[in-house]
Amino acid sequence: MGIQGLLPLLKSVMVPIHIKDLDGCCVAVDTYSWLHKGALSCSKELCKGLPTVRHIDYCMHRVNLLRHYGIKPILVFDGDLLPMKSEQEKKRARVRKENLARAIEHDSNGNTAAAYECYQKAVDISPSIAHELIQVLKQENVCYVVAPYEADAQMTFLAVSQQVNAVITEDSDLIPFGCPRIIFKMDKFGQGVEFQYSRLQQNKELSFSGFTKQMLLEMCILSGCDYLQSLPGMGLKRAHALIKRFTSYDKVIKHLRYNTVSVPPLYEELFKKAVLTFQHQRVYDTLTNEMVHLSSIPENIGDDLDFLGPYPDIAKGIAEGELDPITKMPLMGENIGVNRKSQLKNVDLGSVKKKLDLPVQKNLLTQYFCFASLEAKRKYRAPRMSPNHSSPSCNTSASPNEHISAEDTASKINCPEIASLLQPETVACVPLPSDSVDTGFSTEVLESPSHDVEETRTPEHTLLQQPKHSIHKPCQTLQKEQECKAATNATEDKIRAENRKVIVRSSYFQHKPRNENNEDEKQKSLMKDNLSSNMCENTFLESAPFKDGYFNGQVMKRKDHSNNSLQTESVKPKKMRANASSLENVHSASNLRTKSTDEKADEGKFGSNISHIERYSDIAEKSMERFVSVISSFGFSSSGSRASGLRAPLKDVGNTNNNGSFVEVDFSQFAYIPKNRKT
DNA sequence: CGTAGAACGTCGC
DNA sequence: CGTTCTACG
Repeated sequence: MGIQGLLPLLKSVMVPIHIKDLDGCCVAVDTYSWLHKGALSCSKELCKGLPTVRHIDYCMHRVNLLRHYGIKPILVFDGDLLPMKSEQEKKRARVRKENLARAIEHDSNGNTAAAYECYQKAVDISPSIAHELIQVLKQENVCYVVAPYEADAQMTFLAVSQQVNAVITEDSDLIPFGCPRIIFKMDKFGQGVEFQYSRLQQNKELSFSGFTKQMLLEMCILSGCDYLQSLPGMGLKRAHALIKRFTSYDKVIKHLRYNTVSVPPLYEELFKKAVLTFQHQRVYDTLTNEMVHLSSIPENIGDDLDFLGPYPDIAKGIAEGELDPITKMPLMGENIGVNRKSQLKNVDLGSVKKKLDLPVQKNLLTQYFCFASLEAKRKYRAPRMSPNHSSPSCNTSASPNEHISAEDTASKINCPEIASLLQPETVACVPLPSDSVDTGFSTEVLESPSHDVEETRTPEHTLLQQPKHSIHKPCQTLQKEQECKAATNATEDKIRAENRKVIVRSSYFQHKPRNENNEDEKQKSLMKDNLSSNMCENTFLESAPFKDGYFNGQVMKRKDHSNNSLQTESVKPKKMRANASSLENVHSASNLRTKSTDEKADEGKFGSNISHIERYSDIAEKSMERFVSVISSFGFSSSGSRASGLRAPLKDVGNTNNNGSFVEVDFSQFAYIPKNRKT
């Protein structure tokens, strides 16, 4: 559930970002959301225990997308359920069960469409599914870690302890957790919106001036979170107002009681537990192979801390995916007879033999792997073929083709090169993970209301900005160092272009024969050009104006011409009026009003009004033809790119800009009525 | 105006 | 999980 309605209220500090801006960085990935999305396309198979690898493929595609852009991903998996959340989880399980029953009923009635919908609602990302992915990740030398409890806390730990520069997730919970840098809504092109904790005080919808992290956290809990239902009638706005006025939850509750608002007697106690759960949840420290608290426990806290997650002495086994995080039973190898994984593997084995006539494999995993790549190669076209590229992004010590033992896995999780990246000078001002996972839940003020974000930063925020110095890959060029920090800095994009790195291609898809045909090659080079050059550097004319818009962060607006007919050909802006631009306006992204290709598909993602205009896919719209071929050459579905164009928002299109400086564009010719919208 | 709840989409064929 | 729409106070 996350924090309901939090993200929409923070949209003014959400900045569009393409992951290429994270070149050389290390990111933690909320694997659940990827697995879940990937599972939608094969939910029936998963529910029925039939063999499928589409969800795995989906995740691997995204892993490869990250690696393609020189980003090192650490995939984080959910672990055991927290006691506080078990109630909610039971509910969800029940809903899933109901949907499964409904699906089977629809299926027997021949109503496959309805059945599929129900199957989708019934999919559960079980540990065994996660384990399937982990097997592939091992094979691919992709870093991963299974959180002892919530992936959110684990990812926050990784971010706060500077092991990653950013977190990719869909879950707004990362914000109350205090994660310094989050990328939401990353799509299959690598485009998403970035949240940085340090920008929070610039938010427009709600003013967070004078807010501490503690206050923000309490506000979130007060408005209702996974650990504590909100009081009736309490939402984000009221919680914000109350916290702003009283600065702490106990005073808020006193005030509420004084004003004859009925507050359950246990509420205060539960609230305290919720706060502590956010602050001190148990996570796995990959550097010491120990379970630690997200931030260290103050001494004056009670002794019964089991709600933070009981302490299992098998943390390592769980983190490495060898043990089921819930049942704590081994998940290893081929001798699992109970879950569908073994069925899957057996079936796959058959398929592989049939399709490939492969020699006898050493283990089932290898065969699974071949099967997967067979599947994948039909869909996936790597940007550029490099015959023999082992990924530089992760383990440099182990050969990709070697079977990875448990011991290797440990080092893989630890990602030793990261530790070595903590340069002495940084360490001096950046606390080490083990003792200093200070998520800053102190009374420190978030930031002064003034706008000079870069200069007047509290030490903590400086800390959060440090990765630019502390984390980079040794094997990569110097400029990359700057790139991390420059994620929001437009001017540095130029540097990046000269800096295109070798495309990392996972061996997951490398079984595909090279250069299947000329067309492929053409498309690939086209794609390379477009993606690497055109789309970034805007070498083609149509998008040139948009480049400025994008990189200067100007707000573009388009008039409402929803009655205009669909026109995806010859897309060129009729009129453009540019105003004075400044980087400040990056934060005015709240009034973005353009929908783009695929944005229709992504529409559910993020309100109707953020960031669409600045997306690369918008640029693509200006040269739809090329983009479509680009995308298809990437192996991503291009369906919809053409069919769905821009859609004029039906409402909320007025001149609602907060400041006058924006680029106004008449996009009337892009007007598009989405195909699947009924009247 | 803000909250609560229902409906619907997520992917990809 | 999110967003969007709607009803209700």
